[in-house]
Amino acid sequence: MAKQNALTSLLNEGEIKPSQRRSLSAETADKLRELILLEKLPPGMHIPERDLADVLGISRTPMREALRILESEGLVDHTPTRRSRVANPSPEELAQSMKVLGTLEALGGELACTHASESDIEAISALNSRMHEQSDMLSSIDFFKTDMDFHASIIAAGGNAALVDTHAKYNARLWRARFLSSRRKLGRATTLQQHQDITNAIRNRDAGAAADAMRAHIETAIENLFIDSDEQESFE
Amino acid sequence: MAKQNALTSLLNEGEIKPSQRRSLSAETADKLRELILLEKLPPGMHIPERDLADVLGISRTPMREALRILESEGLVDHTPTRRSRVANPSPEELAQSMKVLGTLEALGGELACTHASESDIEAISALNSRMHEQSDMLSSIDFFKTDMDFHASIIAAGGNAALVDTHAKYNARLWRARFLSSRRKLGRATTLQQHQDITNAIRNRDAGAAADAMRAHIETAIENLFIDSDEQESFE
DNA sequence: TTCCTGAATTTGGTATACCATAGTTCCGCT
DNA sequence: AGCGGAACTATGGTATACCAAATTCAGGAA
Repeated sequence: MAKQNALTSLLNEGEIKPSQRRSLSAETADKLRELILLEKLPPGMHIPERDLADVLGISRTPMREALRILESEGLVDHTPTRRSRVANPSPEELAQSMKVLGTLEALGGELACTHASESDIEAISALNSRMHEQSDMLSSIDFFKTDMDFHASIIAAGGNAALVDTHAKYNARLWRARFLSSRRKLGRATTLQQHQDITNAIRNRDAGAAADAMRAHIETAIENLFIDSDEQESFE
Repeated sequence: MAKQNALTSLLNEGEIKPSQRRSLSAETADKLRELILLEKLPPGMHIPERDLADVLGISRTPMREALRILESEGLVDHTPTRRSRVANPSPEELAQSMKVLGTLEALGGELACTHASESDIEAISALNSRMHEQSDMLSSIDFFKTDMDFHASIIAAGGNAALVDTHAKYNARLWRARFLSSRRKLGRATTLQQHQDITNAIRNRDAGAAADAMRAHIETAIENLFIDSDEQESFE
Protein backbone atom coordinates (compact mmCIF):
# COMPACT_ATOMS: atom_id res chain seq x y z
CA MET A 1 0.00 0.00 0.00
CA ALA A 2 1.34 3.36 -1.05
CA LYS A 3 -0.19 4.99 2.00
CA GLN A 4 2.25 3.17 4.19
CA ASN A 5 5.19 4.60 2.36
CA ALA A 6 3.83 8.11 2.63
CA LEU A 7 3.14 7.70 6.31
CA THR A 8 6.59 6.37 6.96
CA SER A 9 8.30 9.18 5.14
CA LEU A 10 6.09 11.69 6.89
CA LEU A 11 7.11 10.29 10.22
CA ASN A 12 10.73 10.32 9.23
CA GLU A 13 10.51 13.89 8.02
CA GLY A 14 8.71 15.13 11.08
CA GLU A 15 10.93 13.41 13.56
CA ILE A 16 14.55 14.25 13.43
CA LYS A 17 15.19 11.54 15.95
CA PRO A 18 14.95 8.06 14.44
CA SER A 19 15.93 6.48 17.74
CA GLN A 20 12.76 7.76 19.32
CA ARG A 21 10.46 5.99 16.89
CA ARG A 22 7.09 5.27 18.43
CA SER A 23 4.83 2.51 17.31
CA LEU A 24 1.42 3.02 15.80
CA SER A 25 -0.05 1.13 18.72
CA ALA A 26 1.35 3.55 21.26
CA GLU A 27 0.39 6.50 19.09
CA THR A 28 -3.12 5.14 18.82
CA ALA A 29 -3.35 4.47 22.54
CA ASP A 30 -2.53 8.11 23.13
CA LYS A 31 -5.19 9.22 20.68
CA LEU A 32 -7.81 6.95 22.18
CA ARG A 33 -6.91 8.03 25.67
CA GLU A 34 -7.49 11.60 24.70
CA LEU A 35 -10.75 10.78 22.94
CA ILE A 36 -11.97 8.99 26.03
CA LEU A 37 -10.96 11.72 28.42
CA LEU A 38 -12.68 14.33 26.25
CA GLU A 39 -15.72 12.09 26.02
CA LYS A 40 -15.60 11.96 22.26
CA LEU A 41 -15.80 8.31 23.14
CA PRO A 42 -18.31 8.43 25.96
CA PRO A 43 -18.32 5.98 28.86
CA GLY A 44 -20.05 2.73 28.04
CA MET A 45 -19.71 3.16 24.29
CA HIS A 46 -18.88 0.04 22.34
CA ILE A 47 -15.68 0.10 20.35
CA PRO A 48 -15.79 -2.08 17.24
CA GLU A 49 -12.11 -2.35 16.57
CA ARG A 50 -12.58 -2.59 12.83
CA ASP A 51 -14.60 0.59 12.50
CA LEU A 52 -12.46 2.61 14.82
CA ALA A 53 -9.32 1.43 13.06
CA ASP A 54 -10.82 2.52 9.75
CA VAL A 55 -11.66 5.93 11.12
CA LEU A 56 -8.10 6.39 12.30
CA GLY A 57 -6.75 5.02 9.04
CA ILE A 58 -4.90 2.11 10.56
CA SER A 59 -5.38 -1.62 10.55
CA ARG A 60 -6.86 -3.70 13.29
CA THR A 61 -3.57 -5.00 14.59
CA PRO A 62 -2.26 -1.81 16.16
CA MET A 63 -5.77 -0.90 17.18
CA ARG A 64 -6.06 -4.11 19.12
CA GLU A 65 -2.76 -3.46 20.83
CA ALA A 66 -3.84 0.04 21.72
CA LEU A 67 -7.02 -1.31 23.22
CA ARG A 68 -4.94 -3.71 25.28
CA ILE A 69 -2.94 -0.84 26.63
CA LEU A 70 -6.01 1.13 27.58
CA GLU A 71 -7.49 -1.97 29.10
CA SER A 72 -4.48 -2.37 31.35
CA GLU A 73 -5.02 1.21 32.41
CA GLY A 74 -8.65 0.52 33.13
CA LEU A 75 -9.94 3.02 30.58
CA VAL A 76 -11.40 0.25 28.47
CA ASP A 77 -13.03 -2.97 29.54
CA HIS A 78 -14.92 -5.65 27.72
CA THR A 79 -18.19 -7.53 27.90
CA PRO A 80 -18.26 -11.25 28.74
CA THR A 81 -18.19 -11.84 25.01
CA ARG A 82 -15.07 -9.78 24.49
CA ARG A 83 -16.55 -6.71 22.93
CA SER A 84 -14.52 -3.71 23.98
CA ARG A 85 -16.19 -0.66 25.42
CA VAL A 86 -15.17 2.49 27.14
CA ALA A 87 -15.05 1.88 30.85
CA ASN A 88 -17.86 3.39 32.83
CA PRO A 89 -16.82 2.92 36.42
CA SER A 90 -19.32 3.51 39.17
CA PRO A 91 -18.42 5.97 41.91
CA GLU A 92 -17.76 2.95 44.11
CA GLU A 93 -15.30 1.53 41.64
CA LEU A 94 -13.62 4.86 41.25
CA ALA A 95 -13.36 5.11 45.01
CA GLN A 96 -11.75 1.69 45.12
CA SER A 97 -9.15 2.68 42.57
CA MET A 98 -8.59 5.91 44.44
CA LYS A 99 -8.06 3.93 47.60
CA VAL A 100 -5.26 2.02 45.90
CA LEU A 101 -3.88 5.22 44.43
CA GLY A 102 -3.82 6.75 47.88
CA THR A 103 -1.82 3.86 49.20
CA LEU A 104 0.60 4.11 46.32
CA GLU A 105 1.02 7.83 46.84
CA ALA A 106 1.57 7.37 50.54
CA LEU A 107 4.39 5.00 49.72
CA GLY A 108 5.66 7.47 47.18
CA GLY A 109 5.76 10.26 49.72
CA GLU A 110 7.58 8.02 52.14
CA LEU A 111 10.16 6.99 49.57
CA ALA A 112 10.63 10.55 48.40
CA CYS A 113 11.71 11.51 51.91
CA THR A 114 14.54 9.02 51.99
CA HIS A 115 15.46 8.95 48.33
CA ALA A 116 14.83 12.34 46.76
CA SER A 117 17.76 14.52 45.79
CA GLU A 118 17.80 18.16 46.78
CA SER A 119 16.97 19.17 43.25
CA ASP A 120 14.06 16.72 43.21
CA ILE A 121 12.73 18.48 46.25
CA GLU A 122 13.26 21.85 44.65
CA ALA A 123 11.26 20.74 41.65
CA ILE A 124 8.42 19.50 43.83
CA SER A 125 8.48 22.69 45.81
CA ALA A 126 8.44 24.76 42.64
CA LEU A 127 5.31 23.02 41.40
CA ASN A 128 3.69 23.57 44.74
CA SER A 129 4.54 27.27 44.61
CA ARG A 130 3.24 27.58 41.11
CA MET A 131 -0.12 26.17 42.13
CA HIS A 132 -0.35 28.56 45.04
CA GLU A 133 0.61 31.63 43.09
CA GLN A 134 -1.42 30.95 40.00
CA SER A 135 -4.43 29.34 41.58
CA ASP A 136 -6.70 32.14 40.43
CA MET A 137 -5.18 32.65 37.02
CA LEU A 138 -4.81 29.15 35.71
CA SER A 139 -7.61 27.56 33.78
CA SER A 140 -9.12 24.39 35.16
CA ILE A 141 -7.12 22.25 32.87
CA ASP A 142 -3.81 23.95 33.50
CA PHE A 143 -4.33 24.00 37.24
CA PHE A 144 -5.17 20.34 37.11
CA LYS A 145 -2.17 19.47 34.99
CA THR A 146 0.11 21.20 37.42
CA ASP A 147 -1.56 19.26 40.18
CA MET A 148 -0.86 16.01 38.36
CA ASP A 149 2.73 17.03 37.73
CA PHE A 150 3.14 17.74 41.40
CA HIS A 151 2.04 14.25 42.33
CA ALA A 152 4.01 12.59 39.58
CA SER A 153 7.18 14.38 40.52
CA ILE A 154 6.88 13.13 44.08
CA ILE A 155 6.40 9.58 42.94
CA ALA A 156 9.31 9.91 40.55
CA ALA A 157 11.50 11.26 43.31
CA GLY A 158 10.96 8.04 45.22
CA GLY A 159 13.12 6.25 42.70
CA ASN A 160 10.99 3.12 42.59
CA ALA A 161 10.41 2.15 38.97
CA ALA A 162 7.63 -0.31 39.71
CA LEU A 163 5.82 2.31 41.74
CA VAL A 164 6.19 4.91 39.03
CA ASP A 165 4.75 2.51 36.52
CA THR A 166 1.78 1.38 38.56
CA HIS A 167 1.08 4.90 39.72
CA ALA A 168 0.97 6.09 36.14
CA LYS A 169 -1.61 3.47 35.29
CA TYR A 170 -3.85 4.44 38.16
CA ASN A 171 -3.44 8.05 37.22
CA ALA A 172 -4.56 7.38 33.69
CA ARG A 173 -7.54 5.45 34.94
CA LEU A 174 -8.59 8.20 37.31
CA TRP A 175 -7.58 11.21 35.26
CA ARG A 176 -11.03 12.05 34.06
CA ALA A 177 -12.81 11.60 37.35
CA ARG A 178 -10.23 13.66 39.15
CA PHE A 179 -10.36 16.36 36.53
CA LEU A 180 -14.12 16.67 36.79
CA SER A 181 -13.75 16.82 40.52
CA SER A 182 -10.99 19.39 40.33
CA ARG A 183 -12.74 21.73 37.98
CA ARG A 184 -15.55 22.28 40.47
CA LYS A 185 -12.99 23.92 42.68
CA LEU A 186 -14.52 22.33 45.74
CA GLY A 187 -12.18 23.13 48.54
CA ARG A 188 -9.39 24.32 46.35
CA ALA A 189 -8.08 26.05 49.44
CA THR A 190 -7.98 22.67 51.17
CA THR A 191 -6.15 21.20 48.22
CA LEU A 192 -3.54 23.91 48.35
CA GLN A 193 -3.10 23.54 52.08
CA GLN A 194 -2.66 19.79 51.73
CA HIS A 195 -0.10 20.29 48.99
CA GLN A 196 1.73 22.60 51.29
CA ASP A 197 1.66 20.00 54.06
CA ILE A 198 3.04 17.39 51.68
CA THR A 199 5.77 19.70 50.48
CA ASN A 200 6.76 20.59 54.02
CA ALA A 201 6.91 16.97 55.09
CA ILE A 202 9.13 16.07 52.17
CA ARG A 203 11.34 19.08 52.75
CA ASN A 204 11.79 17.89 56.33
CA ARG A 205 12.27 14.38 55.04
CA ASP A 206 9.71 13.23 57.53
CA ALA A 207 8.59 10.00 55.89
CA GLY A 208 5.72 9.29 58.23
CA ALA A 209 4.29 12.77 57.87
CA ALA A 210 4.66 12.69 54.12
CA ALA A 211 2.84 9.37 53.86
CA ASP A 212 0.05 10.63 56.09
CA ALA A 213 -0.25 13.86 54.17
CA MET A 214 -0.45 12.05 50.85
CA ARG A 215 -3.02 9.65 52.18
CA ALA A 216 -5.12 12.45 53.63
CA HIS A 217 -4.97 14.33 50.36
CA ILE A 218 -6.32 11.43 48.36
CA GLU A 219 -8.87 10.72 51.03
CA THR A 220 -10.20 14.22 50.46
CA ALA A 221 -10.24 13.59 46.75
CA ILE A 222 -12.36 10.51 47.31
CA GLU A 223 -14.85 12.54 49.28
CA ASN A 224 -15.02 15.18 46.56
CA LEU A 225 -15.62 12.43 44.09
CA PHE A 226 -18.81 11.47 45.82
CA ILE A 227 -19.94 15.04 46.25
CA ASP A 228 -19.55 15.58 42.55
CA SER A 229 -21.40 12.51 41.53
CA ASP A 230 -24.52 13.81 43.21
CA GLU A 231 -24.77 16.94 41.13
CA GLN A 232 -23.33 15.82 37.86
CA GLU A 233 -25.24 18.39 35.83
CA SER A 234 -23.56 21.74 35.40
CA PHE A 235 -21.36 20.71 32.56
CA GLU A 236 -19.38 22.90 30.30
CA MET B 1 -38.94 -5.20 29.26
CA ALA B 2 -41.13 -8.28 29.10
CA LYS B 3 -39.09 -9.25 26.09
CA GLN B 4 -36.30 -10.22 28.45
CA ASN B 5 -38.18 -13.26 29.66
CA ALA B 6 -37.22 -15.60 26.89
CA LEU B 7 -33.65 -14.46 26.94
CA THR B 8 -33.41 -14.97 30.67
CA SER B 9 -34.69 -18.50 30.54
CA LEU B 10 -32.27 -19.32 27.75
CA LEU B 11 -29.41 -18.05 29.82
CA ASN B 12 -30.56 -20.06 32.80
CA GLU B 13 -30.65 -23.23 30.74
CA GLY B 14 -27.23 -22.74 29.30
CA GLU B 15 -25.92 -21.86 32.71
CA ILE B 16 -24.14 -25.20 32.84
CA LYS B 17 -21.09 -23.56 31.41
CA PRO B 18 -20.46 -19.79 31.82
CA SER B 19 -18.70 -19.83 28.51
CA GLN B 20 -15.26 -20.70 29.78
CA ARG B 21 -13.82 -20.26 26.34
CA ARG B 22 -10.30 -19.00 26.75
CA SER B 23 -8.30 -17.40 24.03
CA LEU B 24 -5.10 -18.77 22.65
CA SER B 25 -3.35 -15.65 23.87
CA ALA B 26 -4.34 -16.27 27.46
CA GLU B 27 -3.55 -19.93 27.13
CA THR B 28 -0.16 -19.06 25.74
CA ALA B 29 0.50 -16.50 28.44
CA ASP B 30 -0.09 -19.22 31.02
CA LYS B 31 2.30 -21.56 29.25
CA LEU B 32 4.97 -18.92 28.97
CA ARG B 33 4.54 -17.91 32.56
CA GLU B 34 5.16 -21.46 33.63
CA LEU B 35 8.14 -21.83 31.32
CA ILE B 36 9.64 -18.68 32.78
CA LEU B 37 9.01 -19.65 36.37
CA LEU B 38 10.56 -23.07 35.76
CA GLU B 39 13.47 -21.42 34.00
CA LYS B 40 12.91 -23.33 30.80
CA LEU B 41 13.08 -19.79 29.53
CA PRO B 42 15.91 -18.46 31.66
CA PRO B 43 16.12 -14.82 32.74
CA GLY B 44 17.63 -12.60 30.10
CA MET B 45 16.87 -14.97 27.24
CA HIS B 46 15.70 -13.39 24.02
CA ILE B 47 12.29 -14.42 22.78
CA PRO B 48 11.95 -14.24 19.01
CA GLU B 49 8.22 -14.28 18.74
CA ARG B 50 8.23 -16.11 15.43
CA ASP B 51 10.33 -19.00 16.64
CA LEU B 52 8.55 -19.41 19.92
CA ALA B 53 5.19 -19.27 18.18
CA ASP B 54 6.34 -22.02 15.83
CA VAL B 55 7.47 -24.17 18.72
CA LEU B 56 4.09 -23.85 20.38
CA GLY B 57 2.33 -24.38 17.08
CA ILE B 58 0.54 -21.06 17.01
CA SER B 59 0.84 -17.94 14.92
CA ARG B 60 2.57 -14.75 15.92
CA THR B 61 -0.60 -12.85 16.69
CA PRO B 62 -1.58 -14.64 19.90
CA MET B 63 2.07 -14.98 20.80
CA ARG B 64 2.46 -11.23 20.64
CA GLU B 65 -0.58 -10.73 22.80
CA ALA B 66 0.72 -13.23 25.31
CA LEU B 67 4.02 -11.39 25.45
CA ARG B 68 2.14 -8.17 26.10
CA ILE B 69 0.38 -9.78 29.02
CA LEU B 70 3.62 -11.04 30.54
CA GLU B 71 5.13 -7.67 29.95
CA SER B 72 2.39 -6.02 31.95
CA GLU B 73 3.18 -8.47 34.72
CA GLY B 74 6.84 -7.63 34.50
CA LEU B 75 7.92 -11.13 33.58
CA VAL B 76 9.03 -10.00 30.15
CA ASP B 77 10.66 -6.76 29.07
CA HIS B 78 12.24 -5.57 25.88
CA THR B 79 15.42 -4.04 24.61
CA PRO B 80 15.52 -0.49 23.27
CA THR B 81 14.97 -2.02 19.85
CA ARG B 82 11.85 -3.87 20.93
CA ARG B 83 13.23 -7.36 21.14
CA SER B 84 11.45 -9.24 23.88
CA ARG B 85 13.37 -11.05 26.53
CA VAL B 86 12.68 -12.74 29.82
CA ALA B 87 12.97 -10.20 32.58
CA ASN B 88 16.04 -10.49 34.73
CA PRO B 89 15.39 -8.15 37.61
CA SER B 90 18.20 -7.25 39.95
CA PRO B 91 17.70 -7.82 43.65
CA GLU B 92 17.20 -4.08 43.96
CA GLU B 93 14.44 -4.11 41.40
CA LEU B 94 12.82 -7.08 43.08
CA ALA B 95 13.00 -5.27 46.39
CA GLN B 96 11.31 -2.26 44.83
CA SER B 97 8.47 -4.39 43.52
CA MET B 98 8.25 -6.08 46.90
CA LYS B 99 7.99 -2.73 48.54
CA VAL B 100 4.97 -1.92 46.43
CA LEU B 101 3.54 -5.35 47.06
CA GLY B 102 3.93 -4.80 50.77
CA THR B 103 2.00 -1.58 50.55
CA LEU B 104 -0.74 -3.26 48.56
CA GLU B 105 -0.98 -6.08 51.03
CA ALA B 106 -1.11 -3.70 53.93
CA LEU B 107 -4.09 -2.06 52.30
CA GLY B 108 -5.55 -5.49 51.65
CA GLY B 109 -5.27 -6.43 55.30
CA GLU B 110 -6.87 -3.19 56.30
CA LEU B 111 -9.77 -3.62 53.90
CA ALA B 112 -10.24 -7.24 54.89
CA CYS B 113 -10.90 -6.12 58.46
CA THR B 114 -13.77 -3.90 57.50
CA HIS B 115 -15.10 -5.76 54.51
CA ALA B 116 -14.55 -9.51 54.95
CA SER B 117 -17.49 -11.77 55.65
CA GLU B 118 -17.30 -14.30 58.42
CA SER B 119 -16.83 -17.07 55.91
CA ASP B 120 -14.03 -15.11 54.24
CA ILE B 121 -12.31 -15.02 57.58
CA GLU B 122 -12.91 -18.71 58.11
CA ALA B 123 -11.28 -19.43 54.77
CA ILE B 124 -8.27 -17.30 55.62
CA SER B 125 -8.02 -18.92 58.99
CA ALA B 126 -8.24 -22.37 57.46
CA LEU B 127 -5.35 -21.68 55.13
CA ASN B 128 -3.34 -20.40 58.05
CA SER B 129 -4.08 -23.54 60.02
CA ARG B 130 -3.16 -25.73 57.12
CA MET B 131 0.23 -24.11 56.84
CA HIS B 132 0.87 -24.56 60.51
CA GLU B 133 -0.20 -28.17 60.65
CA GLN B 134 1.44 -29.33 57.47
CA SER B 135 4.56 -27.23 57.58
CA ASP B 136 6.77 -30.31 57.91
CA MET B 137 4.91 -32.48 55.47
CA LEU B 138 4.28 -30.22 52.53
CA SER B 139 6.79 -30.03 49.73
CA SER B 140 8.36 -26.67 49.03
CA ILE B 141 6.02 -26.01 46.20
CA ASP B 142 2.86 -26.99 48.02
CA PHE B 143 3.80 -25.04 51.09
CA PHE B 144 4.48 -22.06 48.93
CA LYS B 145 1.24 -22.37 47.03
CA THR B 146 -0.69 -22.44 50.26
CA ASP B 147 1.23 -19.38 51.32
CA MET B 148 0.21 -17.60 48.14
CA ASP B 149 -3.39 -18.68 48.56
CA PHE B 150 -3.36 -17.30 52.07
CA HIS B 151 -2.27 -13.90 50.84
CA ALA B 152 -4.59 -13.90 47.86
CA SER B 153 -7.59 -14.82 49.98
CA ILE B 154 -6.92 -11.86 52.25
CA ILE B 155 -6.70 -9.50 49.32
CA ALA B 156 -9.85 -10.97 47.83
CA ALA B 157 -11.67 -10.54 51.11
CA GLY B 158 -11.01 -6.81 50.92
CA GLY B 159 -13.51 -6.60 48.09
CA ASN B 160 -11.51 -4.08 46.08
CA ALA B 161 -11.38 -5.23 42.47
CA ALA B 162 -8.60 -2.87 41.45
CA LEU B 163 -6.49 -4.03 44.35
CA VAL B 164 -7.08 -7.67 43.52
CA ASP B 165 -6.01 -7.03 39.98
CA THR B 166 -2.87 -5.09 40.74
CA HIS B 167 -1.92 -7.46 43.52
CA ALA B 168 -2.20 -10.38 41.16
CA LYS B 169 0.19 -8.73 38.74
CA TYR B 170 2.77 -8.07 41.40
CA ASN B 171 2.38 -11.61 42.61
CA ALA B 172 3.06 -12.97 39.17
CA ARG B 173 6.09 -10.76 38.83
CA LEU B 174 7.50 -11.85 42.17
CA TRP B 175 6.38 -15.45 42.19
CA ARG B 176 9.69 -16.93 41.23
CA ALA B 177 11.83 -14.84 43.54
CA ARG B 178 9.54 -15.52 46.44
CA PHE B 179 9.46 -19.20 45.70
CA LEU B 180 13.22 -19.43 45.65
CA SER B 181 13.30 -17.55 48.88
CA SER B 182 10.61 -19.72 50.43
CA ARG B 183 12.17 -23.02 49.51
CA ARG B 184 15.24 -22.24 51.57
CA LYS B 185 13.04 -22.36 54.60
CA LEU B 186 14.83 -19.41 56.12
CA GLY B 187 12.83 -18.53 59.17
CA ARG B 188 9.86 -20.61 58.31
CA ALA B 189 8.95 -20.35 61.96
CA THR B 190 8.94 -16.58 61.61
CA THR B 191 6.75 -16.87 58.56
CA LEU B 192 4.25 -18.99 60.43
CA GLN B 193 4.21 -16.65 63.38
CA GLN B 194 3.62 -13.68 61.13
CA HIS B 195 0.80 -15.47 59.40
CA GLN B 196 -0.69 -16.13 62.79
CA ASP B 197 -0.40 -12.46 63.68
CA ILE B 198 -2.11 -11.49 60.46
CA THR B 199 -4.89 -13.98 61.00
CA ASN B 200 -5.45 -12.79 64.54
CA ALA B 201 -5.59 -9.16 63.51
CA ILE B 202 -8.17 -9.90 60.83
CA ARG B 203 -10.19 -12.06 63.19
CA ASN B 204 -10.27 -9.14 65.58
CA ARG B 205 -11.02 -6.84 62.68
CA ASP B 206 -8.22 -4.62 63.85
CA ALA B 207 -7.39 -2.81 60.62
CA GLY B 208 -4.30 -1.05 61.87
CA ALA B 209 -2.81 -4.21 63.30
CA ALA B 210 -3.60 -6.15 60.14
CA ALA B 211 -1.92 -3.56 57.95
CA ASP B 212 1.14 -3.51 60.16
CA ALA B 213 1.32 -7.29 60.27
CA MET B 214 1.08 -7.54 56.51
CA ARG B 215 3.72 -4.90 56.02
CA ALA B 216 6.06 -6.55 58.51
CA HIS B 217 5.58 -9.88 56.81
CA ILE B 218 6.60 -8.56 53.42
CA GLU B 219 9.43 -6.61 54.98
CA THR B 220 10.80 -9.91 56.24
CA ALA B 221 10.38 -11.37 52.78
CA ILE B 222 12.45 -8.53 51.36
CA GLU B 223 15.22 -9.27 53.80
CA ASN B 224 15.17 -12.97 52.94
CA LEU B 225 15.36 -11.99 49.31
CA PHE B 226 18.71 -10.36 49.88
CA ILE B 227 20.00 -13.19 52.03
CA ASP B 228 19.21 -15.60 49.27
CA SER B 229 20.78 -13.63 46.53
CA ASP B 230 24.14 -13.90 48.26
CA GLU B 231 24.25 -17.69 48.11
CA GLN B 232 22.45 -18.32 44.90
CA GLU B 233 24.21 -21.59 44.17
CA SER B 234 22.56 -24.74 45.55
CA PHE B 235 20.09 -25.05 42.76
CA GLU B 236 17.68 -27.69 41.56
C1' DT C 1 -49.33 -8.98 19.11
C1' DT C 2 -45.77 -11.98 21.14
C1' DC C 3 -42.45 -15.16 20.88
C1' DC C 4 -39.60 -18.37 18.58
C1' DT C 5 -36.40 -19.54 14.94
C1' DG C 6 -32.96 -19.29 11.74
C1' DA C 7 -30.63 -16.59 8.24
C1' DA C 8 -27.78 -12.43 7.59
C1' DT C 9 -24.54 -9.43 9.57
C1' DT C 10 -21.28 -7.90 12.85
C1' DT C 11 -17.31 -8.65 15.56
C1' DG C 12 -13.38 -10.53 17.78
C1' DG C 13 -9.67 -14.30 17.36
C1' DT C 14 -6.20 -16.26 14.58
C1' DA C 15 -3.22 -17.03 10.60
C1' DT C 16 -0.41 -15.28 7.06
C1' DA C 17 2.09 -11.94 4.08
C1' DC C 18 4.92 -7.98 3.55
C1' DC C 19 7.84 -4.24 4.90
C1' DA C 20 11.40 -1.53 7.39
C1' DT C 21 14.98 -1.56 10.48
C1' DA C 22 18.20 -3.85 13.63
C1' DG C 23 21.76 -7.12 13.80
C1' DT C 24 25.33 -10.20 11.33
C1' DT C 25 28.52 -11.75 8.23
C1' DC C 26 31.92 -11.31 5.27
C1' DC C 27 34.58 -9.24 1.67
C1' DG C 28 37.68 -5.76 -0.08
C1' DC C 29 40.56 -1.99 0.84
C1' DT C 30 44.36 0.06 3.26
C1' DA D 1 45.85 -7.89 10.24
C1' DG D 2 42.47 -4.32 11.02
C1' DC D 3 38.75 -1.58 9.54
C1' DG D 4 34.59 0.04 6.99
C1' DG D 5 30.86 -0.94 4.68
C1' DA D 6 27.93 -3.63 1.63
C1' DA D 7 25.05 -7.52 1.32
C1' DC D 8 22.37 -10.66 3.93
C1' DT D 9 19.49 -12.35 7.77
C1' DA D 10 16.64 -11.93 11.75
C1' DT D 11 13.00 -9.67 13.96
C1' DG D 12 9.31 -6.80 15.17
C1' DG D 13 5.46 -3.74 13.20
C1' DT D 14 1.60 -3.48 10.25
C1' DA D 15 -1.90 -4.92 6.91
C1' DT D 16 -5.02 -8.24 5.24
C1' DA D 17 -7.72 -12.59 4.91
C1' DC D 18 -10.51 -16.05 6.98
C1' DC D 19 -13.19 -18.23 10.50
C1' DA D 20 -16.26 -19.05 14.42
C1' DA D 21 -18.95 -17.04 17.84
C1' DA D 22 -22.12 -13.45 18.84
C1' DT D 23 -25.58 -10.26 17.62
C1' DT D 24 -29.16 -8.50 14.91
C1' DC D 25 -33.05 -8.85 12.12
C1' DA D 26 -36.85 -10.65 9.62
C1' DG D 27 -40.43 -13.86 8.94
C1' DG D 28 -43.73 -16.98 10.66
C1' DA D 29 -46.45 -19.63 14.10
C1' DA D 30 -49.36 -19.42 18.26
